[in-house]
Amino acid sequence: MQTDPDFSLDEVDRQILAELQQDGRMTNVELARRVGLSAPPCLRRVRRLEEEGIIRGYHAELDPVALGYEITFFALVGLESQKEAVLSAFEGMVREWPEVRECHMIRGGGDFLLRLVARDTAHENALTSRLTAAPEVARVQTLQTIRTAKDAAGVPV
Amino acid sequence: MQTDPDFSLDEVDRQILAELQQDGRMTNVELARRVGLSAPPCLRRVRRLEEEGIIRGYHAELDPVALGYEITFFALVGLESQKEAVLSAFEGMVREWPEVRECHMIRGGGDFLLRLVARDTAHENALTSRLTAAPEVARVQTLQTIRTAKDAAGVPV
DNA sequence: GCTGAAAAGCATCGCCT
DNA sequence: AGGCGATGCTTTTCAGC
Repeated sequence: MQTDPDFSLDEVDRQILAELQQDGRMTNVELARRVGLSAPPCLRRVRRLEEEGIIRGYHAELDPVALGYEITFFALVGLESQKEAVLSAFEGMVREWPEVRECHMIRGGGDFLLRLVARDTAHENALTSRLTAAPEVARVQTLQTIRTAKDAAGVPV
Repeated sequence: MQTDPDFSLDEVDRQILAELQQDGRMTNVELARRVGLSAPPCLRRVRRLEEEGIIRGYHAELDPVALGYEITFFALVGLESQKEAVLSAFEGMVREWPEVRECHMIRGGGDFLLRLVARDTAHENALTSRLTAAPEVARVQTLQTIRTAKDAAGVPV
């Protein structure tokens, strides 16, 4: 399950990855047909890509609004300190918040960029307050999404 | 394929969504076992969730590094104008850039938050330059990701 | 809306090239 | 490495509750 830097992907592997990124539930028979292989070697390649960790998993993409999350927003959070213990503690905290979907440490010292979901503006405000009130948090700037022109999970293949 | 606001999800539906968000290739038999149904009604529910647009699709999650994308970064882009034609033109442009994975318009006027991937720092600099040089772009602030503590696609279920 | 059986299709294995 | 054929599951439909 570890990415092997010595492992090289050929053109067929890349085609397989592109197809499965677009439709993760495609049957192996259909996938094999598209990449021009018979089913067994195609399945062997998929299994190898999974074992190498190049395919990390398969996920259904759900509609946030249908699940009650009307709002997606981002937060730029600055901490009081750049000590590793403080940074790790903050990361550990937001990892436990289900509404925090992503947490990226930003170059420049003690800053994080978070992506969050909220049911409504009251929920969003509550989350922002909880962030502001959290230990070692110096400042919180929220970036509210008005509309999303592109939202492609994954990477170009 | 449209989300119906009148459509309500019961507890079993939510369980199905949670399971498929976590493992999108789970067999219907296994899914049915986990939610306490036999296979046919479970499959009918999944089909309905797909038709309602609550399940938008299924995707393999790929390792960006294995595909040659070492860097994920964000860019805050400010435009010269808030005219709708200018905003749409910018969105149309970045939609065509494969390295731009997300483009969100931010409340406050003429700003966008982009998530991008790059093969290396040279590629990242080239992308930033292309953004800066694009029509109607007033300013670009890049937020480079040092490390990612959490990266959960999807929503809490 | 669920169950259970049955047909068709798929995943997967061993062996061969 | 890829392909062929066989086997056991899975999916999917359909009748009946």
